[in-house]
Amino acid sequence: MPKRENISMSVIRRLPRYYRFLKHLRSKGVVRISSTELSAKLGLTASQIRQDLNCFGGFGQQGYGYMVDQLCEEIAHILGLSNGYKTILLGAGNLGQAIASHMSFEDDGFNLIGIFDSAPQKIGKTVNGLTVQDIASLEEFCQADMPSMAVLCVPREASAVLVERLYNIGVRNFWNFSHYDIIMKYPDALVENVHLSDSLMTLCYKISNTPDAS
Amino acid sequence: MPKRENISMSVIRRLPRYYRFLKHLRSKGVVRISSTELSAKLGLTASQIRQDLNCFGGFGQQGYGYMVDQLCEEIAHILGLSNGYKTILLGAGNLGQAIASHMSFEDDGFNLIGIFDSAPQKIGKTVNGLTVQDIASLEEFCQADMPSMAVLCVPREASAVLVERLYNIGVRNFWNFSHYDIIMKYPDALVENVHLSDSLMTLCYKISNTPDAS
DNA sequence: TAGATTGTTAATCGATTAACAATC
DNA sequence: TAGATTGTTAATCGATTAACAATC
Repeated sequence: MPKRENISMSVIRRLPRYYRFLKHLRSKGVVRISSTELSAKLGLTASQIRQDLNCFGGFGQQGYGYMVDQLCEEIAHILGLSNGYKTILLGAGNLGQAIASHMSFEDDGFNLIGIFDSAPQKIGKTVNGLTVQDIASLEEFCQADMPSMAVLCVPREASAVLVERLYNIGVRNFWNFSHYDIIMKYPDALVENVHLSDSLMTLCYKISNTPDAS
Repeated sequence: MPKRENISMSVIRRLPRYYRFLKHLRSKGVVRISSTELSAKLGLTASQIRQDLNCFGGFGQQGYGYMVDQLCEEIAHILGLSNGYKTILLGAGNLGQAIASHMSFEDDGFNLIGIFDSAPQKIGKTVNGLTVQDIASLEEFCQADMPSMAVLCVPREASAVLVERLYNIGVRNFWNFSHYDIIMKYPDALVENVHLSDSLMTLCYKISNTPDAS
């Protein structure tokens, strides 16, 4: 790979947004777009978009702009969206089921191969084409078909135990919906946290601290 | 309220994390904590924590630290968590149901009073104690019991239409799980976006671009 | 070629960290 | 009082924006 060193997370977190919007443009048949047009549609500065893209290479053409389809593919490649990392999901509750179906639609670089739960009434149930397995068979399953990522849709306490088991098996990558702090325990893990209640509290702050809000 | 002007979102987004951790400490019976201890447990600098808190007032005591319970209450107050904003949820699919049950547990400043969907097989179903209503009765419901926040758990296209209806009714605050860009259309709305696929793609990047990752 | 728009460097802005005086 | 830790100012660091030369 060419440049790509010390890219900041601020930049990385904008890439999926670019990608989604470019896919949208492509689906509408748009072939070409300039950084200025993009910036207007996304509410960013043209400068920032060019700066961001140039962390990874010169994908545009002076005097012309960017080819929508090409840029789309470039970003997909940067993000690694065709890697299809084997993934298991822990916790087949409401949220787990929602995430499982979400991961089946989207082409986000992961391939869900197993769902686990500890509740007898959940085990055996089919969720998006996968049979929910007993968490007791986690190690056995992973020996046969080693997943590289685990989605945590279980409560905090369950996460602590599960992450330890998963770490021992060799799983290092986590999409974490629980409030368990994986990084503090395993600094070498790669974790993406989704704290829905944090997001909700942030919204609460915005509403509570905006003059005209009801 | 005392200071509180131009507080950056960087600061605000850390508050829920502080709050969660302080609640956790309190539940374990911890009475007092210093910024240094907190920083170690959260993986931040003590300086940043003190700086953050002092945006809102001096909640600590020199030579002593912070009272866990008091600080907890202060942050809850800053976030407005006791406001119980009346909330409706649009879209009773997997995700909508997960979020509905999530909002019932947590005391995050909102009070879910209605769930709506357009699919006949969903209407009439009970989700977390609320009966799923026909989206056709949205305006009628809101006239009687005006909600201040709406949770969007519907696809992008449905969101475009729904947000317009909600905006016309007077709803200005949105917790948005769809990919519809509310702010671009209604700049005066207060929106908190949760883009699960963006989060997943970010994780994909981290895994794909870390030397030893599998 | 002339016009447009990129790629890239320099300037600005904001956020984080360090330092220390205030004070419990 | 002495020790500890805050509140707050100053220094540093990083991210965003502006500007413009390169070039299609």
